[in-house]
Amino acid sequence: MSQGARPALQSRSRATRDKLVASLERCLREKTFENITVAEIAREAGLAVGTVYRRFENKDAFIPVLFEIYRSRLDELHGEAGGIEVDPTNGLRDVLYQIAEKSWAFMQEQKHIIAAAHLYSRLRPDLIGDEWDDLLDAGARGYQSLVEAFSDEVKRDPVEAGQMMAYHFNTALAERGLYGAEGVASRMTISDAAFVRAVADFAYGYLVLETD
Amino acid sequence: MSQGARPALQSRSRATRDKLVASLERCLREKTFENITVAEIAREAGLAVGTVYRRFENKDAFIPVLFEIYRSRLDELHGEAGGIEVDPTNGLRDVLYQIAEKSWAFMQEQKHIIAAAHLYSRLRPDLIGDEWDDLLDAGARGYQSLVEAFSDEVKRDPVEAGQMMAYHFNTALAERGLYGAEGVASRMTISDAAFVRAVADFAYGYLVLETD
Amino acid sequence: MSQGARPALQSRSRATRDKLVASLERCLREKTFENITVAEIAREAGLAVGTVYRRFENKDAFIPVLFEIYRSRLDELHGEAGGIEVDPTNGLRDVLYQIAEKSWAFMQEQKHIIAAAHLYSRLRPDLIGDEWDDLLDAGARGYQSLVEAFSDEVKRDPVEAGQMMAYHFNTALAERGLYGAEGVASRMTISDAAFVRAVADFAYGYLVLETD
Amino acid sequence: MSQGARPALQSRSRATRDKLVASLERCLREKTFENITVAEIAREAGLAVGTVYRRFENKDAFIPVLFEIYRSRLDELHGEAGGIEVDPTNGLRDVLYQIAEKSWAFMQEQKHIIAAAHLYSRLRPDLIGDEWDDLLDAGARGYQSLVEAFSDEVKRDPVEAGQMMAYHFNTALAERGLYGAEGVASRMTISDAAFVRAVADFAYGYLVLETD
DNA sequence: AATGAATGAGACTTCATTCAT
DNA sequence: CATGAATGAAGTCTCATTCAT
Repeated sequence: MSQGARPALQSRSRATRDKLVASLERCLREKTFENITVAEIAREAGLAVGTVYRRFENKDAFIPVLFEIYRSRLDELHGEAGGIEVDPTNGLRDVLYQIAEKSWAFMQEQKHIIAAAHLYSRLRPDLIGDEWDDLLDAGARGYQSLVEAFSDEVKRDPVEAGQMMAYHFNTALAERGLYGAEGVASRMTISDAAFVRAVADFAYGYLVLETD
Repeated sequence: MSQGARPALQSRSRATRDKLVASLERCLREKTFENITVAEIAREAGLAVGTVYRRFENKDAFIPVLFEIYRSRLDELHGEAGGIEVDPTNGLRDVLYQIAEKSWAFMQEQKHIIAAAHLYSRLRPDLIGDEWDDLLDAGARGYQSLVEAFSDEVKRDPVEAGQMMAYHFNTALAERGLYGAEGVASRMTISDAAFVRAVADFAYGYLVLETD
Repeated sequence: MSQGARPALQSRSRATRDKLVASLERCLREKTFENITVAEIAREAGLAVGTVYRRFENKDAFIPVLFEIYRSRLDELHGEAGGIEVDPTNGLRDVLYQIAEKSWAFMQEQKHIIAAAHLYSRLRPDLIGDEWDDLLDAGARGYQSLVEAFSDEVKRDPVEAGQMMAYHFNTALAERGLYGAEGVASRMTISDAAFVRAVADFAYGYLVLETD
Repeated sequence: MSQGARPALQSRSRATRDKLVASLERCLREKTFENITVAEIAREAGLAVGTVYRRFENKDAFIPVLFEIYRSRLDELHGEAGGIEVDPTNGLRDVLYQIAEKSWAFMQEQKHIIAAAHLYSRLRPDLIGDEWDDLLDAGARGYQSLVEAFSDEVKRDPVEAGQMMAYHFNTALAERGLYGAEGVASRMTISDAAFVRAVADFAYGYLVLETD
């Protein structure tokens, strides 16, 4: 197994590809990519195994699709502005709450796809391409703009702060959001709401506190 | 494949089991548990396949071993006190730095075993047992004590704070520490040292800032 | 897969068929018929897979085409006379040299097609038809005429001699000519020229020596 | 599919290997190697598919076995002397008859294995190794000795003659012997006996006739 | 007539697990 | 107890052939 999705220019091909992508997404709700067989993807899509291989060179060629789906979902979240839309009226702390809450909601909805993307960015980094990098860069830039919009309050270098914020919201929300009961968060007793607020507060404190 | 390691009371059996555990750990440095075959574990241990099945009911029975190893490594880090040993002389912020740095160093050393434990706590939560829960609880309790030791500075409920701190140091350090170049941290430009400090600052801000 | 090429009476069809035959010949230069896919034949011909099946009932229907090509190439070698043209001035031995040399040169040029014809005459004798028999008979008759033209020197029954000569030139030249480095000839150290001469000498000796 | 038979040192392994080799030989009587499936080899040997792969890395690893079998059969023909045993009493021509006849008989008996060896020496020369070269060299040396034993009659350089004789007996007898009804010999009307004699006569004439 | 997407049987291979020695 | 040969279910992938457009 290695690289390579096949071009699908014709409309029927395109439809087939879409069916397969949708099928994969459905399958991912129930099991890990590793545990999904090509035959299952085909069956769930209402197609034959051979048809899968006409669109995707091999099973691994589906991995980049995970990121493709993730990306398109994220684009919906971000809207035209290119970042999560927030109301700045009540200041930085409130903006961070809004971001944390929206991100949290998004994560809950797209759990299975985000989890798969995270997992395979680690398991098969070779198969991902620039999509992932672009996603991460865009995220960091988004936070950087935010930080710059509140430059009077923020005591950090905007570039570093942008990266750290992106990193923090990603990792902090992802662990509990994606793996909740199973992962590191499994023994936490505080509510989702309090948790999300706390996550935002970590970020706020980091931004506004004087550095040594 | 399902559960169940077999008791190994006799000394020869014990030695066999130890060989297998060590073998597994060595194998994990090179590949994922999923991609390690029982035959490989046996070969690396200098034993026959059949012998493996005398000690472990099936391949899955090795998964709890991951946590067992993790636990024993962690015990070394914590020492007798039951928590990371720190010098409180220079105040809370400095204590957090010390913790972040020691945890970071530990993570670097035990990368492969921690990564495997994290991965399988998600992939096969059914196979873990209490070991994991105990680990997490102990962690949270440790941070809670710390917080209580600085109760004058800290503005948070100690229980919640203990849990959030444990969660934060775990997730924030793990992502970059374990998956660095592949994961969410892959596009960060700041140095390890600055990163570790920033992680501690997130925690400090969270603890000392007035809640709304 | 079984038999049957479809009639192609119309001119467009004829053109399609010719394209496919040429395509097959090109493909054969690079791989065995077994390893050539119908899709490759189509692509190389600039046609769609379905179009192939309009002209050829199935993949096997291409096998007789091998012989068709072989036949047409042979016709070019033989010219109008129906046999290889030789200059009889210098006697039988020299004539045999000329034949060996021309046959050898021909074989070198048409290697891939002759090799395929030989291979499939063995692998799928059921799919060949009379073409092959006609070819062989014509060959034997040609050599018989030659033998008769030198009846004073030749000590053999002309019919037997014709068959044996055809057989000998075919097999002796083919092995080294077609499979050179891989086959039975792979360890021979003598030059092509000496080899071809030796092959002719085998024939000469057979013809002129008194039978017991 | 590529190289690699696995070592089989233990007696049970050895027995398994032998079963598989015997099974392959039986299968080869009915179809080409390409058309024999691994499952068939296993079934015919009374073993499971997986067992095949414990002894042979992949299907291709069976190809060298063809030569191994061929070689062992040939050793039986040659006996201790290292060459076909003949009675020199009646001179060179008679010796050649004896050789032709014994070789012919051998070929008839071992048809399927020799045919497979010939076929795969061409189709997959990469998979053969030195066995084949050794076989060919030994053959040429054997004929060279023979030629030298009759040096008064023979007009050829012994090395060249050895090679040409080996080549001639191989190719001339193989074509009719192995592929008789299907190949180039299919239209011959002379009897086997006459044919074999003629083949010997080709060799005799070549050896004793004055070169130009 | 041509097209090329879709089909699905069947081939190869892996590997967790069993069991005779 | 240890061994490692044997097992066979299950997965990936290929490709000749069909058929709707």
